[in-house]
Amino acid sequence: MRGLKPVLEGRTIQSVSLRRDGLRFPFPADFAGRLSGQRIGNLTRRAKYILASLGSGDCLLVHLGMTGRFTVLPAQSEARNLGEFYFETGTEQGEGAHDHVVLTLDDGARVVYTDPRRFGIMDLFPEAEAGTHKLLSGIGIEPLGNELNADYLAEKFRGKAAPLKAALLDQKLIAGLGNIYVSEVLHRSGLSPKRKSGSLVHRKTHDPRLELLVRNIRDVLNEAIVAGGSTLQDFAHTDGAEGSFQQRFRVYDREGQPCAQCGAPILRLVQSGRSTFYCRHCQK
DNA sequence: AAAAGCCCCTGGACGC
DNA sequence: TGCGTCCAGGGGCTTT
Repeated sequence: MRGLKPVLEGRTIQSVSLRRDGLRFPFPADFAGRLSGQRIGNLTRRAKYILASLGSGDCLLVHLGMTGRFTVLPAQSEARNLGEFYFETGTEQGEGAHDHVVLTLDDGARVVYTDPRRFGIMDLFPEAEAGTHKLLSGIGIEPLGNELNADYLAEKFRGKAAPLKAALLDQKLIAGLGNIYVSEVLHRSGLSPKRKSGSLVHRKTHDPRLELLVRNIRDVLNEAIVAGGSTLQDFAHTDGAEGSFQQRFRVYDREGQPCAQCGAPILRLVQSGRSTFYCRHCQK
C-alpha cells in the first residue's frame, strides 16, 4: 500500500492485461475496458481492502487474500536494476504463471498483480455505492483509530459466547486484525484465546484487561507496520522487500517452543478453522 | 442471530 | 527423486 500509493496516484492507466477470468470471484463485466484510460485519484485503505478512485467515478477494490502481491516494474529507464531478477528466474516479471493482472501506466511503469492461490479479489463499482458494497458494508472499526477503546469492546463483547480468538478475528467487530496478530495480542494481554469474550464484561463495568487488550492491539499492529509486516513465505512489498515482524513473534508458529515469559511450551489449537498459538500458563 | 464448518487454490515442508 | 499428507497469512457462503 505504501509502495503503491506514490506509483499509482495521479497516473493514468494506459492498458490492462488480464491473464484469466478472475481471482476468487470473476472480474466484473468489461473490467479492462472500464480501467483503461482512467486517471487514478486517491488510493485509500479500508480494513484489508485497497481502494482506488478513478476519473470515471468508479472505484477499484483490491483484496490481496493470502498470497496476493503487487510488484512495480519501473519505466524502462530504471528497469535495468531488475535485470538480476530476470536472470535468476528466467521469467520476465508480469509473465509468470501466477501473474494475473498487469496494469501499464502512462509513465511506462507496469504494476503486476501476482497471486498463486487466487484468494484475492478485484472489483469495480460506482464510488457512490461504496457504503452499500457487499464487501465493505458491515465492516467494523479501524483498530488504529480513536473508535477502538475499551468501551467499544465492552459493548461488542457483552453477552457474547464466542471465544476471544474468534471475536478479535471477526472483521465485523474490528477490521484488519489477522490471524497472526490475534495470537500475539492475546499473549501480550495474558488472555486465553478460549475465554468467552463476554466474560470480560460485567453488569455495570468491564474488566480492566480490556484496556490492556486495546493497547496491545495498537502496539502489535504498529510494531508490525514499522517492521514492514510479517513475511512467512511470499509476502513482499512492491519492490520485493520482505517484512521482519515474524522475528518478533512470541507465540505464532512457535508450537513446542518455550514461552519467553515462563518457559512453558507454546501450545497450538484450532479455532474456527484457524491455528491459535498460546501459553496455557501465561494466558487465563 | 450467532457460531461452526466447508470451500476456494497452489505450493512448501515433511515422512516414507 | 517421487508420492502422499498436512498445513498456510483470508474470508465468503452454507449449514446448524
